[in-house]
Amino acid sequence: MTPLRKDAARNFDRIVAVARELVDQGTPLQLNDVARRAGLGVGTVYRHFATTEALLETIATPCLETLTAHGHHALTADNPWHALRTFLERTVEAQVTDPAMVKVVASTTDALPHTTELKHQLQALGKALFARARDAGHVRTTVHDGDIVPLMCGIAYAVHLHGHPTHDRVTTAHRYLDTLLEGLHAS
Amino acid sequence: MTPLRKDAARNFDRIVAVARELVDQGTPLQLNDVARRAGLGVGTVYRHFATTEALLETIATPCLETLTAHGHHALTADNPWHALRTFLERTVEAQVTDPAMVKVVASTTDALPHTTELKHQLQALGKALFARARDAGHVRTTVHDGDIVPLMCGIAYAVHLHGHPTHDRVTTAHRYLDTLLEGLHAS
DNA sequence: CAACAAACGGATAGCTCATCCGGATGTGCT
DNA sequence: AGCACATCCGGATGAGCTATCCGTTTGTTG
Repeated sequence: MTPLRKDAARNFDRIVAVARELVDQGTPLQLNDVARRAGLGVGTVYRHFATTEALLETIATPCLETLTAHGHHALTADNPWHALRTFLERTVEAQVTDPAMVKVVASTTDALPHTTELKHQLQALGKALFARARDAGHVRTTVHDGDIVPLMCGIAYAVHLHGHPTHDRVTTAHRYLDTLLEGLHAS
Repeated sequence: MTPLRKDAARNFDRIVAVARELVDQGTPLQLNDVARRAGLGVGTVYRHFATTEALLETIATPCLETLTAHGHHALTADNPWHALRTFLERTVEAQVTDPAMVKVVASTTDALPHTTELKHQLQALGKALFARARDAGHVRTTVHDGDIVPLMCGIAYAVHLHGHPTHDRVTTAHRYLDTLLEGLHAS
């Protein structure tokens, strides 16, 4: 794949910057709108991102990468239960803090192959960390390993229903997660 | 308010029937679409239901009423913990079974006053049943009473992410709820 | 400084939502 | 029954958004 032309790269960055701003302030992402705000033609935006979702995924990628990196690291940690716990904490924090993460992690339609790969990794990490904690006898066996990621999304969703400012959301998310973990933990 | 004219009542029922069917089979609710399928003009539909949400709320009302009725009944039950538990079970079951319930209970925008009232009742019932269980010493005190309904919505949401058929969804929902309740329950 | 590929821009077609009002229809009164 | 009025119907229509297409402009390479 030949490198991008200079102007194309500049426009790409502009689009991402504008989109990041819009997402952060909760404005719904509309490609025509992004184009106008970035001072670009609609065609330009659509060439870089075939769909709103593709743009959203690009926005969320850095955060997703950080999260999966942490997950891989957690796999080698000493205490399996603690490793699972912090991984889940990071996961909900990310979703509650960044509106893009919620939509990307929850969405089933895949726009960008790279992001899809990351999502699968995240799912796999959830399963693996869970399995490790379970095999160490730290976890109730009624729960399935595939339940982990959906449950995190559920918590994030529940927090968003409250509609409070970011900081409160993190607190609430921790409270929800703590309750769930208490139920998860082998007594 | 004067009673509806005979034709108006008939059309109202047709619209509701068509909408119910669409919602049940997962088709997105679109008023123009409903009009076409009901063999009515668009204007007719819009006169009865100013917005998609209003129609959705009408669809969900019976289920909501059943749920709040059960909640009121549970308030007088012997065992506060058991009362809370079954109320929450009914709540998630309703949301997982009926697509309309999810959207209505979760939505913050209020279209119909009656439904809004019911939603507030549901919220209040969650709080009251929780408080009763807590005062009886059955519940960990880290959880807030306002967390109850959002958490139920979160579970319903998590279940829907799995995308499985109705019966499996109920099973999954129970598993999630059990885990959460385990964490809620005073040890 | 060509000459070519790559990228741009915005007019525009397609689609859904929601409104508006001339015409049709049910209802009550005589 | 027949009339008059309020109520209700229907669909043409405009506004708003998405996404495409292609003539024009710009960067790059030798």
